[in-house]
Amino acid sequence: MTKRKRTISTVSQSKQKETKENNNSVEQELESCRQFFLLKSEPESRLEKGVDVRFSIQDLENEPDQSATWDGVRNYQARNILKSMKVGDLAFFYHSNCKEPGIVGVVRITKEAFPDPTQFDPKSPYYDPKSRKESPSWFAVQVKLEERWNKKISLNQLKNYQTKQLSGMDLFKRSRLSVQKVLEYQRNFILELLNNENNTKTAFTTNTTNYLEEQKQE
DNA sequence: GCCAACGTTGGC
DNA sequence: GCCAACGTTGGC
Repeated sequence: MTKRKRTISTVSQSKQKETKENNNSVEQELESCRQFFLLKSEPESRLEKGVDVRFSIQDLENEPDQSATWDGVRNYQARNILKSMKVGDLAFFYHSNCKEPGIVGVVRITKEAFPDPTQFDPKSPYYDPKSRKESPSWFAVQVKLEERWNKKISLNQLKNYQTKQLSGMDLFKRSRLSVQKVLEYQRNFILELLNNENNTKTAFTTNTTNYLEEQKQE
């Protein structure tokens, strides 16, 4: 991914060329992430069948290649949304069941749905004895850390827009769903919130927000 | 730790 | 296919 900031003014021919290249890279970037999701994970240690199910964004960052299998999804709606994910799609990383729930970063889907190995592992808290290898019940995707934000966007903060800019968001409407689809207007608004209110500038969101701002001007 | 909301199970 | 009972999620 190109993380260069886009230039706005065009003076010389070469500058113009550079701008065009930057435009292309951002457009390609947005083209390659047609869908946006929200993935919930618990950042605080909690035992389930004797196993700690904690997985924070820090834990993801600590993984080799900052990459992990998103397993343990045991809800049919959530599973179906997982199965709709494509390589290159992005998702908000949401911390749930903790002191201050909220979005703490962005991950990228690097491998599309494959049978979740934990369903066949009797030692896993997600073991499902009913599931057959020939016809697996549950699926996982591979995710890679895209951005860890300096500041989280808390659920409390998001709730301020529950009936306005973020109306219809599954986070409020279907609060128990651990894998959610995020619509384009919701994604755009949340990224604007990140840049404006939290004053957090990171490569991905800066690119996206610049793109959005220029889109508005056009 | 409580409990509302909501998903799942299973008898009929 | 209905729905009561039960289990789980996750904010507070």
